[in-house]
Amino acid sequence: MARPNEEVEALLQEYADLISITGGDAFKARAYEKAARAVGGYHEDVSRLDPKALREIPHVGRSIADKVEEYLRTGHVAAVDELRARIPAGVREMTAIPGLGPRRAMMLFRERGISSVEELVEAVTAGRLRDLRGFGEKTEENILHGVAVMRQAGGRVLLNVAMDLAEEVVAELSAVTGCARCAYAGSLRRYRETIGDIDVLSAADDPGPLMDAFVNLSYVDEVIARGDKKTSVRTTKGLQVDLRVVPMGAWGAALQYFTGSKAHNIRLREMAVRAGLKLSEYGLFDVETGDLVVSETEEEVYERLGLPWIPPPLREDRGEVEAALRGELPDLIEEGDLRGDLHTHTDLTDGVSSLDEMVAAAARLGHSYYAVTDHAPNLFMQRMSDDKMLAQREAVRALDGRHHRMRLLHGTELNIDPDGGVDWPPEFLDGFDLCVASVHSHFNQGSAEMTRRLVRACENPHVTIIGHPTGRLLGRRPAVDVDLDELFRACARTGTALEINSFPDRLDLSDENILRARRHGVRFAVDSDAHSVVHLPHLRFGVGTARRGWLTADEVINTWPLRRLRSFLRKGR
DNA sequence: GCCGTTTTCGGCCCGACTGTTTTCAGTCG
Repeated sequence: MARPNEEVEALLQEYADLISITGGDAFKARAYEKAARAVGGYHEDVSRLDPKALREIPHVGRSIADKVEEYLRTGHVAAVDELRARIPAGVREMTAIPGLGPRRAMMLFRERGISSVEELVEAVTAGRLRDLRGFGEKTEENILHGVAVMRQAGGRVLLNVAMDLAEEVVAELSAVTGCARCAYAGSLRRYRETIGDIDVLSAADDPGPLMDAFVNLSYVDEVIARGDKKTSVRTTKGLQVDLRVVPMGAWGAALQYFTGSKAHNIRLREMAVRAGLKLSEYGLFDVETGDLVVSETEEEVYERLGLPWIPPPLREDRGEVEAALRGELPDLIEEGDLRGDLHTHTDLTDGVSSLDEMVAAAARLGHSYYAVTDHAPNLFMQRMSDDKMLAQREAVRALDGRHHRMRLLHGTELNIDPDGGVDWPPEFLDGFDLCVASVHSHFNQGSAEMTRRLVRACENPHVTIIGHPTGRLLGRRPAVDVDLDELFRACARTGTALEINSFPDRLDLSDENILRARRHGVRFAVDSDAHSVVHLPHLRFGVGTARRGWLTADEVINTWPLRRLRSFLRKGR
């Protein structure tokens, strides 16, 4: 299941929310928020820490350490339960609506008895909020729009959440006696950006022990269906997991079938029919004789249909079958191709790990170079200054090459202002090895303005990477309104790379936009945007997204040797 | 509730935007 750190993070964050909603001390709420983030990003498993070690986590003092200890020991925290009892869970859920915070959520509950997102939508529609102080026509509109954005996620979970769970299920089932193979399939294997339910496939002669082990996993809350071939459960977090058990001989056909996508499989079945064959999860069969042709490996199935094996991220019926037939499948980038990370933060701004910790952790991942790119001063809340940045640069230079000979680059994440300008004057920017530039404000500009703004940023000779180019947050904020083709043209023309931000709630650019951008000859950078050491491995999700966008290693600048990368970063200056 | 080149209480990220209001509260990054 989730790391204990994440569970504790969620608990502390919930307590912070409850304090805000009930009108408690704002600084106290903030203290819990800070502690939540620090625990979530802490490099050690909190469930293994004694009280003294717990208090060494930044922003965790006696009171919070006690609560964490209480939670780990009993699964509950009395103080949290007490507040939960006073506020319906739906009120807290309402604060997830963009633009609706704790104060007004509480007001809606007090004044109108509204205690769920559904009731809120009803009340808006019925005009019951009209005479409430602070609620006008525009607010109603924003609430409905916010709910729509939230619902677009449609009960799906982020890739990392699904991946953590799936890998744990696979690990536990693999250890069951008689389990010959076990793997996750479905949209997760294809690295879709959100996951509706998790498909796990096992091969065994006797499904019994596997099904038993499956329904008895500690995080299973409910068994939805139980059979010999398929069992479905719902976890305590509400995620559905399906386990299918097949005989070892059908492994390849089953893996192919359950990986999907549906559209891709339909294409394959059509090809089979034309060849006098029938494809199902049990194998590829001869229609006339009914004889099994192949089923043991995916490679055999594809080969018998006249195709090379197609990597799962391509299986969306977006031209991969045609490309395969022509022998023109791209040689997709792999995680091992990445030589470094070009967008990361430290606790100098909003990260929770120190420079030393981040650099050491990055070196352990095997990077040959690594860029530190903390926030620039126009993101005022980060309180960046010239002096702080220069002091960090010295610290970075001193660490350069000290961990596994990993080379360090000193950069920054600039803020693209509404006109397309950035934080510092050119003389100061000259001192950086690279500048990522991102939109952090004025997300609502019209398309013409936003396009001009981003194009101008590309034209800045110091800006080498556009960070999270559309600014979307999955389930929380839509992409900015920008003429993407215009932006992509500008990137190609100016030698500015587009980021593929690997953070699971961003994955920005998205696979579809990558496909579109690469047609313009754009270069990309797959970055973690890590704010903690635990975020550094998120790169796998960025690489998965890049693969869905058909990218080869050569199109991604951080697969390049440092020499070639540096030349690109100079941008002809 | 945490933190301290402040040892014990005062400060804690701060500026901008939005929608509502008529002087500002709430929300966001």
